[in-house]
Amino acid sequence: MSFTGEFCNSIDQKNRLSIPAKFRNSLDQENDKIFVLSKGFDECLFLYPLEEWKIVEEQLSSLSSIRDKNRNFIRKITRHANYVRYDSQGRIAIPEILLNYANISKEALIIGVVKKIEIWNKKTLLNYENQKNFLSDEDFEELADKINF
Amino acid sequence: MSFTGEFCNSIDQKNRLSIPAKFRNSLDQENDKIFVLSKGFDECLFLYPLEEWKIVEEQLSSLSSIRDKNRNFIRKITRHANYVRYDSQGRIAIPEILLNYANISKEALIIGVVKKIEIWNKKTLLNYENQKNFLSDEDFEELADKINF
DNA sequence: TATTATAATGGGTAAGTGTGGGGAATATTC
DNA sequence: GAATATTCCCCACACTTACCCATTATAATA
Repeated sequence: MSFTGEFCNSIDQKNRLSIPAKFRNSLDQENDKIFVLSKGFDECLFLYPLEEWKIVEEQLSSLSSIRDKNRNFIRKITRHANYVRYDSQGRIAIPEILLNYANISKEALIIGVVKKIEIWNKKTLLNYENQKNFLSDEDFEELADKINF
Repeated sequence: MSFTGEFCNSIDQKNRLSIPAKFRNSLDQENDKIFVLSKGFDECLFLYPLEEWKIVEEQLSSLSSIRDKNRNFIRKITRHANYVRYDSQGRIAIPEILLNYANISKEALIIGVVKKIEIWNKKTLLNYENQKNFLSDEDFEELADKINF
């Protein structure tokens, strides 16, 4: 189970978004058509397969709640996590708060990033990429060197 | 499993490209006729055997998503990676975005580079090779020293 | 040269995908 | 309680894609 590629689908009047068939098909049956949708670390949304989310939860629960930092971190991640099951047409409904967070209204860019899926406003991502500190050529080469392309 | 040699095949009206039989035959059965097609580091396309791409994915997923750099790097690589299975005639369909990226329209130069395959516009490659900084004699000798010819 | 096999190309058709919207069931508000 | 909104399931349509059959081109052999 892994996600790659990008798709540009529309949000309809009911705030529904089609999950690309390729992504749905690469979701294992144990997930029971369920994804977990939450705020991303950037100005985007994360969509985890249920099984993958469970791993995140486990890791979170291994952090000690004694520390302020940990409590705040855990809360920040989990409070916006929504279980969503896609309908017979392969669509999920996205809560308005999350659409606003990612500045998505009519169209959404859906990007597979191996273990999970990111949902972006096209322009927002473009702006990110044009920022000065976005991953310089040196950074890119440094990371690329670590990997056998 | 390794790829060598070059072929020049045509792109048809449905954006399909025949994978040379020689390359298809040297693809191990475990790949299930599947390649992964993505943007190359130059103005060309990379075509990985599925098994080879999985290694890349594994390395990518070992990078923590907490770091900005890693997220940007992973996204940059995976968003253009498409799983493509060749049909009973040995053809793959190439998404229009990728054809545009590599400036390919009617004909494509298909080159085996050991672990993967590169797909070029003939003229584009020629221009690369004529550039001043295309691999100087010093560069060549430095690299040649590393290899047992 | 004729014959056969393999490879590359062209195109028709049925199935799959994304999108819009209706309406029943459920929840929410007054 | 009624009135209103929300959620879920279903059907319908346009469009794209994958699959299949046919033809042409290239190479190999007798």
